[in-house]
Amino acid sequence: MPDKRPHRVTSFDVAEAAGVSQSTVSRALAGDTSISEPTRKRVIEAAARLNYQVDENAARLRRGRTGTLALVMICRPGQDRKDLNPFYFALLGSTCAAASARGYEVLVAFQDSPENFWGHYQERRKADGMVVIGTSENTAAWDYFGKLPEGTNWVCWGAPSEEFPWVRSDNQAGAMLATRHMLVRGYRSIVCIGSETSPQRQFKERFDGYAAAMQDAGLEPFLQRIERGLPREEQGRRAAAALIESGRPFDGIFGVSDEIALGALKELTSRGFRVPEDVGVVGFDGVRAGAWSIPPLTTVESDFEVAGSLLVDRLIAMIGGQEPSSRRVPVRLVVRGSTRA
Amino acid sequence: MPDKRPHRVTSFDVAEAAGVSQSTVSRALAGDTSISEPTRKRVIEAAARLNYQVDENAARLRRGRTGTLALVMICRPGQDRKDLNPFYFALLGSTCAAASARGYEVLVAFQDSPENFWGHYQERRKADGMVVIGTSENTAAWDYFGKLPEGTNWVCWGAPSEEFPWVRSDNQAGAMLATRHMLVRGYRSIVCIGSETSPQRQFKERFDGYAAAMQDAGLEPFLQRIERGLPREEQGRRAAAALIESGRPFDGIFGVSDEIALGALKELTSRGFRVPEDVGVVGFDGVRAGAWSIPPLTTVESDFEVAGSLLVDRLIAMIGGQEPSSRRVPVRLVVRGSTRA
DNA sequence: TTGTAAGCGTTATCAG
DNA sequence: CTGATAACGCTTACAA
Repeated sequence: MPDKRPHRVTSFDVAEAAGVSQSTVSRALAGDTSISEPTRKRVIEAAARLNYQVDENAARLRRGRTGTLALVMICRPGQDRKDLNPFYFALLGSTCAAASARGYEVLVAFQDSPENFWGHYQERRKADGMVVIGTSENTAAWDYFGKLPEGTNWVCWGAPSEEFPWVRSDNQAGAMLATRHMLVRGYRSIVCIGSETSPQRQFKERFDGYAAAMQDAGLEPFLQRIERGLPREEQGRRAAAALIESGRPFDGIFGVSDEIALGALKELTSRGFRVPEDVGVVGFDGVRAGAWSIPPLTTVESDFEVAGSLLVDRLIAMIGGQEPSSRRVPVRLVVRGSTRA
Repeated sequence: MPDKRPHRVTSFDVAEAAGVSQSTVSRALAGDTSISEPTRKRVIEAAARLNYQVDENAARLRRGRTGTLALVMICRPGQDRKDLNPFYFALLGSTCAAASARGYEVLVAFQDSPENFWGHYQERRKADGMVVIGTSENTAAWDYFGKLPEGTNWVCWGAPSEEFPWVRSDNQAGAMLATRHMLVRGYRSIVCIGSETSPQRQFKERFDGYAAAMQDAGLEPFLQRIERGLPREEQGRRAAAALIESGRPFDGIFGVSDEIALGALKELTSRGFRVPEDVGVVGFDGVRAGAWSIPPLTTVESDFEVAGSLLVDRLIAMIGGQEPSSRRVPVRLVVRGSTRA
């Protein structure tokens, strides 16, 4: 069956050049300990000389494992990819890095709607498992991934359901950190802008953390709800406007995401409130834009490097049938200019 | 040779279930036109019933092509991945999307230093070609990729050398756009903050575009050089400070990157200059943070979706031995508040 | 239009 | 410690 294809250096060629059998080449290069050092050396030299590289497809076909993890990024349907929350991109990067550190490659796919939802990486032997990262807003996507066959190895970030194999920030601890920081700096009437019903589980967890910290301090928590379906910044802006117009006294705002907090910040300053003197503002996420706002936004930041590692570790543990590791990513407070000293 | 592995549904099983030969299954599923519709239907149904999925490794081994593109992101050594220019992340996303639209998968790797530089995707049959995206600052990386063997299919973004198979923004046109915009808005003494010697080729091209537009208007271009090795924002800030202290009169600043422009903007406002009334400021890149500065930054934005498509198209053309397509990505002016109406 | 059979380039088992 | 040799599961040339 003489297919016409470009010649390729195979382990057979190396075997010939090194004067050994082809299986010895395979073993020598794979680091099998049963090969004597002199032989291994000869093989390695021959391989280098011929510029030989293993054909991964053949190796995988034979081995049955791929050494690859799939990474599915779920976007909002039709969304401009530039408007994806930058944290997700950072997470993508740290996940790739963590996978690489553990000897895995990463196959990346962006998916946004039913036409392109696809998660059969294992069945196709394209990957040994899957990391799914996405906003909980895309409910169709989570429906899809929630129904993948038994035996699918996967972990996710941003899942709306407790049933999923999630990893997420320690949202409650972060929100308590943020709220206590404001209390220490002398703010008392602190309002939370957010939601307890959003599919974004973390919004609820952040509200809970805020509420707990308020109650610990003997203060009444208050939630100013965002409107659904708007861009986050606009949600923050409108919620702040509504709060102001409601006449409710307040001197602090905890936004459940940076973009919401930035929207609120903009509304406040445009209405003549002085931040941080009259009102303190704190966000959550640590997006880049927060460092550029005026004043720069005090916020709570997840350690996205740890997040990537945790996702990968859990997934690899699942693939190997081992006990999974932690699923909560630590957070830290980043104090900037939107809360007074 | 009965290896112990979990059972797998193969095309043979489907063949049996559908009452046809195994090669018919392959052809039917691959959409071969020689298969009759009734047969195809039987096969597809059997496949669905058995939950069959092709083993990509076997398919690739046989075909010799992988249907995969590698995407190497070059970072600064040891750099926090969050501080990667967001444009690169957007480009990563649009490249994945473009590849996917053309039937390719994308294998992503982040590389930052000689220990992990690796570009032998073709030899290992992991991919048919490679997109390399990175800052020209990492010269070690470009040295490495420039020396890959003859026959390597690759394209790149951010290359410092004209010899490389680059795709880049139409920097000169963009800079002319920015400069003419300032001229039209009545600014006259426009200074460019940047460099003509940086390994970042685009900085030179942007300066050239600026200079050309100034000369067209009968004005003298002037370059305020940035100091090497600092973060971009700091470079912009210091250059602006130096410019002010030099006593040279100016009423406009064109920064060769948004981060440089934002640094300059901060320095100006902190010294009491009013932007855009006293001084106009324009950047280049369209980073997210520019929309949040006060005033928001007028800038030139590359169409990163087109950029991703161009990279992928060129690469696929190279793989197929065809005539390559365009290598310049169009840009557009985004007018915001840092230039007067 | 379909079946038969030859590989693709490895890894893993079994003998020696 | 090393060499034969049998898979791995598919695609494709060739024959019918």
